Amino acid sequence: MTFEPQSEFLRVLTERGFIHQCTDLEALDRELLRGGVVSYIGYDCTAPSLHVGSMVQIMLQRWWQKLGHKPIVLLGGGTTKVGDPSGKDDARKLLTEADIARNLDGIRQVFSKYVRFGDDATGAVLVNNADWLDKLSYVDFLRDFGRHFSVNRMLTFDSVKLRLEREQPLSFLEFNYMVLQAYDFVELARRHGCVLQLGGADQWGNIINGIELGRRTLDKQLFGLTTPLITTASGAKMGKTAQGAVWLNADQRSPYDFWQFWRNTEDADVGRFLRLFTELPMDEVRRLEAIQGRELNDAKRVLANEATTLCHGAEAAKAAQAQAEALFQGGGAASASEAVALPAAKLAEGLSLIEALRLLGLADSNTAARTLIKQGGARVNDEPVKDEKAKLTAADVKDGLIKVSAGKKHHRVLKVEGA
RNA sequence: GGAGGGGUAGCCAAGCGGCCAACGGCAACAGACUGUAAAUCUGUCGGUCCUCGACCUUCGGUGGUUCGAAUCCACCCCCCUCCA
Repeated sequence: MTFEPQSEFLRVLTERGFIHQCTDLEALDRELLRGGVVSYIGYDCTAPSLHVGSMVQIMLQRWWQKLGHKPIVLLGGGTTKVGDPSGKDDARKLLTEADIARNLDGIRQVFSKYVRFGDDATGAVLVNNADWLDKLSYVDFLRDFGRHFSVNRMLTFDSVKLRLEREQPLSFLEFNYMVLQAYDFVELARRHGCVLQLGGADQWGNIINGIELGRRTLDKQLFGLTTPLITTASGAKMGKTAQGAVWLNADQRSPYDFWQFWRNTEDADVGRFLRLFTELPMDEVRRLEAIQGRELNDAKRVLANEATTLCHGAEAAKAAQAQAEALFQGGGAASASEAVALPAAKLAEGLSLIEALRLLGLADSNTAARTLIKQGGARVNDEPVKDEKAKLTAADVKDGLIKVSAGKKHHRVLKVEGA
């Protein structure tokens, strides 16, 4: 790519590593120089929240708004009823209207932390494609739009091709997903003057379809721009952990856990993640990513603070850091927040370590708790306990709290009450 | 509707009358090394009691054959492929 973009959006976003592929970079650049351009990104509403896997898209829209343009957040209330074939072998299970409505609401809340909604020139707009897809008349739609789609060509798209090659079923319903998605773009172009669709690299095919349809039916030039798919340096999908997806809402993933997720970023990812998931000036990013070895933990702390501040606010970020520091640096008074209450009476009659581990969610079964103890992973107040029959007593209480750890990363606190 | 293939632990995937709580791989968890990273090595990885070990519940569902079944038989449910 030798092209030097003039628009601030493309310059900033290219530098930060958001850009994977564009249908016409130069023309888009000229368009952007005029300002106030409208773009959209479509999101599934299969879940009541969004997770870290969508963060690149969310940040992209945030930048888009910040740099003087208008973002549309398209929620696929209609397309969710269909399901993207997306190369997966299993068809998606269909959601009920009520599920979808609930999910839409949750996602709206997540988004409001990242973009400013409003009717003005750069105010974000949230739309639901069910608004137009639900009303489509089948025959009219086929006649007006269906004729612009070549099945021959659709069969060559990866999402479809993979399924066919693997002889996995692909229902007609799913096959129509891309048609509907293309139609979304045209509809948004008509309703909101939207000229650009952003999305992950896996959406390229769908985006192209929309552009094509826009050219044929509106005689208008539309643009597509994709972001790279983000995986961790060791190849794992971004945003999945043992505990499942890293959700962006506090009730599904506490700010503390969210902070921890970023704090545990692999070394090789720190720079890339700082660019993508924080808004730190590039000079600062370059300084931080240049750090080597143990000191790199400082950069990870910055990453965690920045990302958590965006998602949960500065205070939550600060609290999360304080909590983490207290737990990991041992010794220090473990934070009482998130502590599990333990009646003093219960402690008096003797609470086995095994029970405590289960109570705190550090072990799923007695066997698991035993294994943990046997392997030397269990600690009480930072002291390893290898006796399976160990009991917690009043002697273990420090300032009303007992800190119990499973391994080096999982720390919980029991708060003795009613003493 | 017809013909064939298949449903095994979180996932993939062996096993096809006893030695099977079930090979192997992935994921996960713990330990060692470190830096709350990665990689590597070691251990654990259905449950209960635990010292070896013992017992309980598992191989789509329900019945049956057998001293004994994930493995054989019958019926049923679900999935896939091809044909109508």
